[in-house]
Amino acid sequence: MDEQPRLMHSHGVGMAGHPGLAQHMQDGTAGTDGEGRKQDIGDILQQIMTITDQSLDEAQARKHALNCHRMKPALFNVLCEIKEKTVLSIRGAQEEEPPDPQLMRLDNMLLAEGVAGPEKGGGSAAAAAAAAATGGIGADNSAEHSDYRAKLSQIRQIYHTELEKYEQACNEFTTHVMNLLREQSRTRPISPKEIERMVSIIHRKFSSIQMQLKQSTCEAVMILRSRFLDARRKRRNFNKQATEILNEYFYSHLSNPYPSEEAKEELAKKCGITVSQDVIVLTVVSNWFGNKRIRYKKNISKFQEEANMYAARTAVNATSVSAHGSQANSPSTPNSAGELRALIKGCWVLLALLTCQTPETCS
DNA sequence: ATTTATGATTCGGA
DNA sequence: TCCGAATCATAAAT
Repeated sequence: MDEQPRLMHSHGVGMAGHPGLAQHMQDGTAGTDGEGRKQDIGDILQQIMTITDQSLDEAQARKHALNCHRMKPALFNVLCEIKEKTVLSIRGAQEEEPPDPQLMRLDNMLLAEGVAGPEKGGGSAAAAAAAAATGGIGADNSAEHSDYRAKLSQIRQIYHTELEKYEQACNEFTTHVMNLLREQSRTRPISPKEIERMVSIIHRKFSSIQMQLKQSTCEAVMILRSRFLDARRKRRNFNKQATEILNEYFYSHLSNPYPSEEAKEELAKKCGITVSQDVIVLTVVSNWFGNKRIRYKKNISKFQEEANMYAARTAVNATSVSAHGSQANSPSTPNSAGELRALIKGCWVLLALLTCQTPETCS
């Protein structure tokens, strides 16, 4: 390249002995018209150097002439190559960065919440799960549920609208820049590769804007969720029928009021606890029995009336079902390992005997 | 407004 | 992991 200053001052003559640029372009082919080509290049360079001295019209005409010159593509390629080697190699280092973990986290969350992805997906499931925590009895929470769903779908809609807008803006801008660069590539050494690189830079910028949208959408969902979930402490009493069923089980299993998993499920079904998540259903029943046991034990006399009532009812049911020994399933006579374990564990029978409050011992 | 009832949560222990 | 105990928070009763 150190040939260039001399070339520029050579006024297009006497290029012999200075192959330099010409050799680069011609792959060193030495032919009969080799001298002529060198002459050409000298001319071109001379024209470029003096273009600023000319009038505007003259310069335009000259520009056009140069653009159409047969040597132009070769010159363009060389300049692109040089540029590639210098500027772009530096910038190229910071390319191909791995996918942003934060962006992935946001994407996953949006997908999980049903904001992104298919139309009616995990969103309602998440709402159902949250609704289940509010008490989960029957249709009591349907109002809150639909409220949650409505708000979520609102967020969802905004998110998609904005995302589409961003996408469109990104495409428009990309097209614009590409056109601009293509246009400029007539006068500047801009290779297709460089255009491609520019496009990817634009996409990166826009995706960082998209991330902000995702971020704020996630925040909105979190706020909505927390507000909805905070309502879980809003106690919602079981309806009378459900309480009766639970009490019935409790007092008829007073010696061992620890329903198994299956029993819990059945009780939940009978009580009309209809929630998609079994775990929560079981928790609700377990909570009830936990509370009941401890509160019964704490103040047995207070529950005496209730106990008698349910016991009487159970007795009536039992006799109507089978006329003979309803004593068979009487909890006061533990005849299985499970009941004995329960006896040791909670001393329920002992307590009942001491206070003589359970119907089994009083009858 | 205060009290009671009750479903849920937390925490330590077996 | 389940239970008991204590506690929280709120619905329902007073």
